[in-house]
Amino acid sequence: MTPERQLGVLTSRTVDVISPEELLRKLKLRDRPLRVKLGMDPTAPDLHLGHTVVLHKLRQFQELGHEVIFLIGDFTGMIGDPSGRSETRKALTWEEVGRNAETYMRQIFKILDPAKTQVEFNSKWLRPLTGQDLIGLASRYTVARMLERDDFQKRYREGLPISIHEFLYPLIQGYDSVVLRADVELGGTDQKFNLLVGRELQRDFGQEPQVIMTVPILEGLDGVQKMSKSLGNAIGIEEPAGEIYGKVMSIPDSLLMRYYELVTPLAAEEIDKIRQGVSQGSLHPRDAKANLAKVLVTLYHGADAAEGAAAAFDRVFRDRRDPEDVEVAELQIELLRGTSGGSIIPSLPIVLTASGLTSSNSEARRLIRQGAVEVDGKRVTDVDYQLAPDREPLIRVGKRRFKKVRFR
RNA sequence: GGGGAGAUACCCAAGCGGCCAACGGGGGCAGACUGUAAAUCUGCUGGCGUACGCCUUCGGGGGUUCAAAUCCUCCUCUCCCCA
Repeated sequence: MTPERQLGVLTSRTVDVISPEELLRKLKLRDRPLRVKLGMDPTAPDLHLGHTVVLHKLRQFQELGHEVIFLIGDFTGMIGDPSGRSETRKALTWEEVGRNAETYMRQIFKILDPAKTQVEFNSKWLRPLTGQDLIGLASRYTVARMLERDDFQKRYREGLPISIHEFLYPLIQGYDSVVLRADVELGGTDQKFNLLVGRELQRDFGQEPQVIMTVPILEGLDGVQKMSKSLGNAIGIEEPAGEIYGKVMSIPDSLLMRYYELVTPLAAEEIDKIRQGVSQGSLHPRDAKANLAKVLVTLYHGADAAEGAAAAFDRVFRDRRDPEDVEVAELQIELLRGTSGGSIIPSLPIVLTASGLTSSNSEARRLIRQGAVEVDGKRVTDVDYQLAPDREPLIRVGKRRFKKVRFR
């Protein structure tokens, strides 16, 4: 592919490219593949769709023959990247970081080509740094420049705390680029500042500065906030097929095409076709979403799992029938507290909590009163409702929580 | 180093001796309506108990009081101004 065509593919669906001219020049002049860096701090145990936006972009680089360096920030993870945060991020322990790094390795190769990926850990060169080295690095940047960064500026203005070590983070990330001699570095838009620091430092160290590219931050299930596990709006790529399918079905329509573009490997033409179908009314948004769900489940669990998830979903939510594979909670009847009135008949709230459908008896009672609980397809609003111990009732809480209860 | 302000439930934020499990908003959950979409309306949102009730919670420890989120004291943390 010509450098010009490559440039077109690579810069699509990005936010910033600094700069396209430099990228084109690098694509042209080099007789070797570009070294494309992506750093990720192993701060959370699992990756979610939000993380995959940039991975898909990396995949494109790989397909064009470039070399990807996946940098696991096992050292920086302990500092905690303050990017995009309104408060100091808590630092992780060495053990946590190590554990998370392992799961990352497994998960990124659902998207990246292992043969064209070089994995590095930045503790390799960061741990040996001496205090003197660090001070030397710190001397290359000023406080005023550091405060240019949005989130620092905001916190500074609002009187929120900024710890000194947070200033070190961008420097160290930039230093990684120097060590790795990166030609290009990718990141989410919230990484822009850090990526730019990498450019500066490379120049300072006499290297040709890296091109930086940022990709959009993916919104989570709520459609507004960025996808993040701690906000509870994430779709983890290792979640069960049914979970992924269901969660995708629950995203707001406004996010539909964005998800297609950012987190599927589909070609641009194919996505355009779907977009047109939806906007012209020939494709119902629901069906477009179901297709999206299938594509994603296929990517992470395979085609069979996707078919299964779609069938199970339709059965319960379209045809309104009982789910087929319901988890069974076995409860030992003597162990259920509060079996009322001297009898051993278990009352509903106790069973809900014991089976894990609710987290407390109070919550169970609340939900029952609100009409959220069904036993064998019949709504139960009586808090004192008692279950017949010789049956195996199918209990539903809210829209999506099901369990079959077996008494022993 | 000196002076001032502050820390309340998931978040913001009221309360400043009993009527406080703690106003209000956001978020979340649930119900109605739907396409597990959006918008809208309604309810709920510490735990245990059928309930009058009980227990734990207002940065942490100690104290005053019949009674403390509210008063005193020490500690921890944060911000602002001056140096």
